[in-house]
Amino acid sequence: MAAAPLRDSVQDRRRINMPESEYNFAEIEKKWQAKWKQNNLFAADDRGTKPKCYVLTMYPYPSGVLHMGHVINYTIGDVVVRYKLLRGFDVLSPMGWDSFGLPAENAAIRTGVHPHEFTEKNIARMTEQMHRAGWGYDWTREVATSHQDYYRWTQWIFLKFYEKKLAVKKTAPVNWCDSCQTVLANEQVHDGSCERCGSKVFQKDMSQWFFAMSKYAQRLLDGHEQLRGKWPEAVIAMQQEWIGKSHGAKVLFKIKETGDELPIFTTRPDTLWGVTFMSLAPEHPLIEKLVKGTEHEERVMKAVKEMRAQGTSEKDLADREKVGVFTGFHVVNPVNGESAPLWVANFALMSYGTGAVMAVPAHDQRDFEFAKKYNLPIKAVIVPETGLNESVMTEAYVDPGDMLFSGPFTGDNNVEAMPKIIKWLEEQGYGQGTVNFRLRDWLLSRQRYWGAPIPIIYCDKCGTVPVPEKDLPVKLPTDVQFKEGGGNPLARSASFVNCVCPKCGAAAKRETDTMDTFVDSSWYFLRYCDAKNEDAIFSPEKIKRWMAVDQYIGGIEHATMHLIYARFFTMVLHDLGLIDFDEPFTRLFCQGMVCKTAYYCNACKWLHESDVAFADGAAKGQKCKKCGGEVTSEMTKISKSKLNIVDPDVMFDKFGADTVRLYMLSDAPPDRMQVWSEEGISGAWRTLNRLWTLINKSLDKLSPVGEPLPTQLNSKNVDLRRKTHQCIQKITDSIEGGFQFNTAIARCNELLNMLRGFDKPVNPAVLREVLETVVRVFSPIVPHFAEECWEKMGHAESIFTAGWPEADPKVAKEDVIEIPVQVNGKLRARITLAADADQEKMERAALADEKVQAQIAGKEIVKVIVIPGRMVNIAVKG
RNA sequence: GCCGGGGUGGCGGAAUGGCAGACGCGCGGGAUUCAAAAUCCCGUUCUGGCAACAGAGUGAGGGUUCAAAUCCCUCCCCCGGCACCA
Repeated sequence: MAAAPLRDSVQDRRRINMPESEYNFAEIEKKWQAKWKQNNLFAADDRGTKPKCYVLTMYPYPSGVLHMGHVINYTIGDVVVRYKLLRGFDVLSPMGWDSFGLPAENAAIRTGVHPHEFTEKNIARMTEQMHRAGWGYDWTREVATSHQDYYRWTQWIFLKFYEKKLAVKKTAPVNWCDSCQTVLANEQVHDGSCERCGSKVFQKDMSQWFFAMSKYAQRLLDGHEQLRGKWPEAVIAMQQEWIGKSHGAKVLFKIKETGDELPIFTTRPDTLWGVTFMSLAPEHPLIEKLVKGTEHEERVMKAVKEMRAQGTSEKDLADREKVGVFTGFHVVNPVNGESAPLWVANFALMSYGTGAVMAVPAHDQRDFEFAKKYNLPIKAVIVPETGLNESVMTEAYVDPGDMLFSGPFTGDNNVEAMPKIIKWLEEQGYGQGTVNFRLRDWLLSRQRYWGAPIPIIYCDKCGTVPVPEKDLPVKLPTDVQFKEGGGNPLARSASFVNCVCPKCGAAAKRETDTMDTFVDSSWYFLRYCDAKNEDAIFSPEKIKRWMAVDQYIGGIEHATMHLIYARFFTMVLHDLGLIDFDEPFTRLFCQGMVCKTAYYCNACKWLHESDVAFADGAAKGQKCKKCGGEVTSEMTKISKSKLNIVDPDVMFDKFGADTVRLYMLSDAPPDRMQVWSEEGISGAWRTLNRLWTLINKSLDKLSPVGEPLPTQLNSKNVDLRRKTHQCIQKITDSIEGGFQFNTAIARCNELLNMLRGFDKPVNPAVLREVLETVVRVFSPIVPHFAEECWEKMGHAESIFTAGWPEADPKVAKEDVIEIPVQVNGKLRARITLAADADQEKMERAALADEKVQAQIAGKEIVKVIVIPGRMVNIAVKG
C-alpha cells in the first residue's frame, strides 16, 4: 500500500477564513481617510500656540511598492503622531521621497524609461498605499529629493560647504570597474569583481569630491552626551566605533639611506624600543620615490602592484593573507638610533594614521605573524614577572609588564610610564602625543546621472569655479541615453558639459559627478519645516518653530551612515549660522525587523509557503510539493529572495488597515523582531470584531452624551470604573515608557474581557464611560475604527479632537486587596484585606490564616516581613 | 576577538527585588449547526493525584537577600554590529 499522502489540512487551516462580520472595514476606512483629508487633521500649524512636537519617520526610497518594513516603521510613527495630537500638541508629521539613486538609473538602462518618469510613477503608487494605510501626514510639505526645487538647495548647501573649504576635491584610491566605466562602493565589489558585470575591479587613483567630515570627528563624539538615554545605546555604540578615536603618539622616523622623514602613528609608544621593522601601505608615496632607479625598483614595484590589485571589499580584507616585500631600505629609530628594515605590507592602510606602521612583533599579534612568516627578528621590551623568551613565543605579549632595554624607562611599568614617555618624546623632539580617528572624509562623488549635479565649473583660465547661487539649480539634462557599460550619461551630454565660465566668460566644462544620495537625506528634515520656500532653503522662524525633531523613527541599518551624516550636516549648518542647534534628532527609536518563516528544499531551493505540504498537526515533517523532498524552515527577515514576503496591499484588502496596525503592535515590543503570521493577525481581527459587536449591542443602553455619572453606584459598577481608570493609567504609562504598545493593547483586552464577563446590567453612564475609554485609548492604534465607534456613540467631532482621557487616581484606587502570604519565601496563602491595612493588621491576618497556621505549626517564627499593600513573608526555623 | 541586545509554556511575549507565565496565537473539550466555517463558553508550565493539594520550574553553576526571571560572580548558547585601525 502506498504511503498515506501528506494532507494539506494544516495549510487549509492556515488560510484564514474571514468570518461574516458587520464590521465593514473597507467602507469605514475609506470614509475616515476622506474626512481627515477634508478637515486637514494633519496640517501642521506654523503659527500655533500649543507646544510643538515634530514626529518624523525616515522617508522611503520610492522603489515601487511598500514592504512590511515600511508598514511597521510608519505605523509606529502614526501612533505617536495621533497620541501627541490627543495630548494637545501642535504636531508636525511630514512625508517625502528619497528619490535619487541607482535603481531608477538601472531601470532606465534596462527598459529605456527615464529615471524621472520611473520615479514619479513609483511615488504615485506608494502615496496611494500610504493613504490606504491611514497614516496621517501633512502632504503640503511633501518633498522629493529629485525635484529641482529640492536639489537646488542641496546644491546650495554644497556651495556653502565649498566656501568654508569643507567640500574639497582630492585624489583618492577608488574601486574602478573598467567595463562599467564607474567607481564602485566597497559593498558593490564581490571577491574582487564587479557585482554588475563580473569583471575584475582594480584600485585607481581618481580626483573626487569629499566633505571634510573628519574635522568634525570630536564634535560628533561629544554630541553623543546629549543623546544618551534618548537614543538606543546600540546606535551610540556603533557610531563611537565608527568614529574610532584612539590616543597615542606621532613619532618621526628617518630613512637611513636617504634621510627622508617618515612619520608614524602608534597607540603604543611604550613599545618603541621593540621595533624590529617598519611596514608601509602599498599606496604610500614614499615607496616609489625611494626605489625609483635602484636595483630594488622592479622587484618592489611588481609586488606593490600585486598588493594593490587585491580586492578592497570587507570580506577580502578579512580573509587576506599577510604578505609583504622588503624595500631594500632601512629606517632609523629615533629613541635608540637602531636601524630596522623597511617593508611594504598589504595589511598597512594608507587611509589610517600616516600609512606607515612601526612593527613590534613581540607585542602586536599582526606584526608577530608577519615576522614569523618572513623571519624577521622579535625583541621583547615589555615583560611579565615570569619573563618572556622570544625564541619560544607563539603569540604576541600584549598585557602590561615591566619595560626592558627602554632607555630612561627601563624597569618602569609600561602602563604607568605611558604619559611620561609621550612627554619625553616631545622634549626630545622625536614626536608628540596625538589622537587619531578612524572616521574618514565623506566621498560624495558618484559617476552617475540620477543624483544632484555638483555645482562646479572647470575653466582653463580660472580653474575650479563654483556656480553662482543665482544660477542654481544646475539642472539634469534630458538629452541623454542610458546604456549598459556606458559610464556616466552626464559626461556624454554636450548640452550639460559645455558651459561658460561665470568668472571670465570663456568656454568651460561642468563637473559631471553627481552627489551621493546620503547628501539629500542629510537635510530633508529641515526642508519639511518650510518645504515650499522658493527664496531660501528655509526661514529661520519656521526652523525655530519645529526643530529639532522630537521623535525620529527608523531602521537601525542607518545607525552609522545616515545618522552620522545628518548630525554632521546639522553641525556645519549650525557653524554657518543658519540654525541654532547642533543635534537634529532629540529622540531616536529603531524598530525591529519583520520576520516570517521561510522554507527551503535542497532540490528546489527557497519555497513559497503554498509549495510546502505540512504533515498533520505540527510544522514538522514538511515536504516539498514540487519534488517531495524534505523541507527545512527558518524564521528570517522577510525578503524576495527567500520567498517569504508579505504584500501589505493584500493584507489591507483582506483584514483592513486597522487590523494590520493592531497586529503589528500587539505581539512584541516594537524594537524587537516582529514575527508575521496569518494566525497571529486573526487574533487582532477577533479583538476588533468583538469590540465592534459589543459597542453596537450597547448603543441603545448608553446614557446621553455629557450626562454626569450618578453619585451612588453599586459595587459592580464601582469595580468596572476602577478597572477602567487603572487601564487608562497603565496604557498611558506603557506608551510614555518607551512605546510598549504590546502591553497597552493587553490592558485594553483585559478591560474588554472584564466587560464581557459582566452579567449584571451596567449603569448607562458607566457603560458610556467604559466604552468611550476603550475607544479613545485604542484610537491612535486603530484610528478609523475608533472614529466610527465614536461617531456611533453620538459624537459629532473627530475623536482626535477629544483629547486623551485622564485617569482619576481616586477612582482607580483599590479599597480591598488580596495579599500573598509566603512562608520562607514560598507562597502559601492569599488573604483579603482593606487596601490601607497597616503592618500590624496585615501580620495578624497572615498569622491567623489556616494554611499559614498549618505551615508554621511547631516551628519557631524568626521574623515576619510585611510590605504594606503588597505582601507578607514569614521566616520560620525548625 | 571586541561592542550591543537576548535566552521565561508548544509559539510571540508579560512581570526590573515581592503571587512567574498578563495579553494573544496554537492546542484540547463543550455549546451552536444536518454538517462545517465563523461565533460563544471552559481548560491549557511540567510531574504526581479523581480532587483538594504537593513537588519542580525563567540557558548552566555558584553567591547576596526574609524574598531573585530581576542584583553580583563564573560559564554556555542565539541574534545584530565592528574587525588587519597600528
